Amino acid sequence: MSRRAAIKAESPPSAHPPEGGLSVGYLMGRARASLLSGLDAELAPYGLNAMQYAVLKQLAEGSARTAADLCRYMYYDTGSMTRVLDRLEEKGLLRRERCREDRRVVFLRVAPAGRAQLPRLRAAGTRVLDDHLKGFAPAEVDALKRFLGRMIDNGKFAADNTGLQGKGGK
Amino acid sequence: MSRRAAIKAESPPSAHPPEGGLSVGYLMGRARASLLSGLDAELAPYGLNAMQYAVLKQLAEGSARTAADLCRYMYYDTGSMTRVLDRLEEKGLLRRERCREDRRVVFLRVAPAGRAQLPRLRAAGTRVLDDHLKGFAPAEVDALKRFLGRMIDNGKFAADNTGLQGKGGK
DNA sequence: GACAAATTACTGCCGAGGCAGTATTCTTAC
DNA sequence: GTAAGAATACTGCCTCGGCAGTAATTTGTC
Repeated sequence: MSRRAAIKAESPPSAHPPEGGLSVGYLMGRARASLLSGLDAELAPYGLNAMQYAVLKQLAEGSARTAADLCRYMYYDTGSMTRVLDRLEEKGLLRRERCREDRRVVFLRVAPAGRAQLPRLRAAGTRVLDDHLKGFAPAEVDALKRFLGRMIDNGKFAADNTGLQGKGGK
Repeated sequence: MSRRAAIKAESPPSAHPPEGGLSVGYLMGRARASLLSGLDAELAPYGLNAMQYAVLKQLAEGSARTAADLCRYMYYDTGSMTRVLDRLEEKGLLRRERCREDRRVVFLRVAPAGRAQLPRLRAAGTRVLDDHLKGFAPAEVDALKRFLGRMIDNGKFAADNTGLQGKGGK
C-alpha cells in the first residue's frame, strides 16, 4: 500500500500487479476462511466440521463410493481421508464395508443416522453460501466460478511446464 | 462434475446452488492451493515458504513494523506469527529490536541479507501470480477481486448477525 | 504360472495454524 | 498513586492436512 515502485507504462508480458502483491491470493484466502469458519460454526451444533460434512454429502449424492474415489474427487490426501472417515464412523454416521470382488477396496455407505442428519447439514451449507453470495446475480456467480476455474487450469499448466509443484501436476 | 440436478429457473430467496454444493468454496480452495503450492515450489530454492515470503514482503514495504501490525494486516494468528518470525530471524533475514519508548513492542527490520534476497523472491511471487492469471484481462482481475471482496464483506456481516463464527467478526 | 507394477487402505511423522493462557509493560480511571 | 484494564509478545496444546512408507490385493507382462 505505501511504497510503490515505478511502474512501466508497458505491460504485455507480466502485466498484472506490479504492486499489490498477491492480493488476489490474500482475498481468496480470506474469502475461503470466511466460508469455512462460517460453515464450521453452523455445523458445530451437530458435532461436525466442514470436511466431514463435505464427505458425507458427496457420499450421499453418489459422487464417490470409496475412499480413493473421494480423494480423487475432492483433491484430498488419502491418509487424511482415512482419519476423516474414522471420525464419521465413530459417530455412527458412516459404515465401512469390505468389497468381496476386490478385497482391497472398502465401500462407504452413509448410515441411517447420517442420512437423517443430512437435511439439516445441507441447510447449514446453503445458508452459509447464500450469506456469502448475498447480492450476487447468478451471472456474477458464474463469472466467479469461471475465473476460479481458469486460474486452476492455468496453475496445472504452469506446474506441468515448470516441472515441480507438488500436487497440481498430472 | 458428474451429477447435475435440474436447476429451477426461479431464483429469488435462496437462489444459488441447488446442487453443486459449495462448488464456489471448492474452486476457491483449489485455486488457492494451486497458488500456494506454486509459490512454495518457486520459493523452495531460497529455503522459504509462502508465509515467510509474505511477511518479509510486508515488512519491506512498510505495511507493518511489529508482529501485532503484521497479524492485523494479514489476519494471522499472533502465536503463529511469533514462530514465523523466529524462522526468519534464524535464517538471518530479519532482526528483532525492542522498542525503547514502549518496551512491550518489538520492532521488526528486514536484515541486509533479507533485503538482498527480496528481488528474487518478488520475481517468484509475480511469476506464480502471472502464471495463474494468464489470459485474464485487467478488468477481469478487477472483477475477481471485487467478487472476493464482496464475499468477505458478506461473511463479516453474517458473522456479526448470527453471533458466532470465530475470526470473521468485529 | 511367476514376477513386476499398480491400487487400495492405512499408519507414523512433521509442519502449519488456531486457541487459550502467561509475563511484561503501558494506559486509563478513580 | 494505585488498581483495573488493555496491549504486546510469547508459549503450550490441539487439530488438520500433506508426505512417505507399509501390507494386502489385483492387474499386467513375459
